[in-house]
Amino acid sequence: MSSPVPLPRAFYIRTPRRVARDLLGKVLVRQTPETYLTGRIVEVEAYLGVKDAAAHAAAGPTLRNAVLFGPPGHAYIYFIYGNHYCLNVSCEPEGRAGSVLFRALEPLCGIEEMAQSRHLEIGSPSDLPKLTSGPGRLAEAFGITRHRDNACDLTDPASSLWIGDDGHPRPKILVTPRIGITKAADDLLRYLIRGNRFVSGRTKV
DNA sequence: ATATCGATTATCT
DNA sequence: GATAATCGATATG
Repeated sequence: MSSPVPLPRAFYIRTPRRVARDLLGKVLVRQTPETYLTGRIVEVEAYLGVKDAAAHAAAGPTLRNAVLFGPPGHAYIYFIYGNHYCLNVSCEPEGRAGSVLFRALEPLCGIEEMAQSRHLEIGSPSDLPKLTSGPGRLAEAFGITRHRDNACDLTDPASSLWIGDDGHPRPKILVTPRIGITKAADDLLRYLIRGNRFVSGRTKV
């Protein structure tokens, strides 16, 4: 396993479906002078922009969702249910609002610090998924907030949050309906690594 | 094992 | 004033 290399802007100038599929197996990095956290991306969802009833962009641009309409490769972070932050990356050329939601990571570096951020004690390996399995959980584990990280450039390793490729082999992928939405709930837009134990939600199929 | 429910607030109608 | 791309706790089989 080598150290991650940032994914270029061009990676994100594609449809959310393609970006979502290709993000599986890549690495999310939180890097500051004090901190180095990494996690493998094991579950994501594609949101298709204004034509997607389930997307935050569906009603057109607002102050909240402005990043979705901006240049690709940037972090769109929203606050939900009075409790949780969730991370997206903007896709497609500027002006189109497609994005990919990060739903689960496999913790790699900085597990102890993630546990602190999550206010959890890790007693056994079976506790690890509680760190980063779920969009709100992974955001908390990585200290992601709207105030701190919204509109951050995820292609720039000088950002404290970025996405890289560490040469991990291309995973086997499973596609299912998205989770937690009421509109357009049947579309197959959730992508996950088959058999990965850090994937969120139920393990049906 | 699955089901239901309360928490808590930014954002939009 | 209603809603929400969630989580964790509680209840029940």
